[in-house]
Amino acid sequence: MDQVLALLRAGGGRVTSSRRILLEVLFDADGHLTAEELAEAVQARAPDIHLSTIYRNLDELQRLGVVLHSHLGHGPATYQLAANAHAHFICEGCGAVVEAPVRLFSGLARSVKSDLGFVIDPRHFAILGRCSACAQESRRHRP
Amino acid sequence: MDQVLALLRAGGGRVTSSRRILLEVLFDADGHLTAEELAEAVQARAPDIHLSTIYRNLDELQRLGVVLHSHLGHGPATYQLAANAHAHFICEGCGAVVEAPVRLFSGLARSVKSDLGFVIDPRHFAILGRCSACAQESRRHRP
DNA sequence: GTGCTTGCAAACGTTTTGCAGACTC
DNA sequence: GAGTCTGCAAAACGTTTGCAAGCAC
Repeated sequence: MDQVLALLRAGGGRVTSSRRILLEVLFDADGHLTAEELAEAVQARAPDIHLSTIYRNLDELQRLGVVLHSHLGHGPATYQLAANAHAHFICEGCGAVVEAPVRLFSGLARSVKSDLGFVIDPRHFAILGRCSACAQESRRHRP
Repeated sequence: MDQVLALLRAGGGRVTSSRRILLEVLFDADGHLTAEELAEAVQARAPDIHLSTIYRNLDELQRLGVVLHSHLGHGPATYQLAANAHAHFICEGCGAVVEAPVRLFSGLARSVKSDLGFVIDPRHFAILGRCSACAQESRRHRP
């Protein structure tokens, strides 16, 4: 947290209360928060902080590599600390978000690298599919 | 193509010229077309067909399982015939779209299934990363 | 004091929707 | 003729931006 503030200052940025509070919220949260949810949490402590400020601060924190966002399914993006980053699977049946360690992707990463020369970043977009409950469900309907 | 029209009728739907033309465009295209691009191609043959009609028809064709859409990076969704579906990798450096056979995901699919019980569909969201050119580029900057 | 940050309102790009008329079957 | 489909305009949604005032340094 203090490291992040120092990083901000090092880049010519200022430490403002909106940034401090946003970082506190991010450190407390478990990831998967949308900009709107973050704004709500921040506004619980400082009601005048505007949603657009949240977006601008999230952008800045992403530029610094502190935060990253992922697209889980179709809705708004969710933001999380880069240090806590993981991959996401979203169930198209029930909308459940399943977290997965990036390690699961190492095999894919290797073959994509050798076949296509492409270096993947599995954290940015979720992979869709069906969770175990919904997969069984659809197997029952269409066996 | 005729199968699709029959499928439409079987579900109580009507075969209209906008649907016929949209399907022709989809069968001619190589995938990766946004709704706007599809509208443009359709309007080359029938200028009065509205973008919202394209969206509605694409929805219908998705409900029938004929078409699916993928989210490639941050821009608009792209649509393609389900039969031609493949996975996508998007370069965050230059925006290149790299197609990949779904087969590349079979290892990941297996371990995700056994670890998390989750059945993946890798066609719906693209995986971001860096293409070989851009990966080398950033290695040169920060080796 | 310099110049980065903020609130606000207004715009943006993509997609969805309500409605009255037009069409397929 | 019944009921689906269409064009249009307007709204919805998440996100970005221009501006003048406010704040950190």
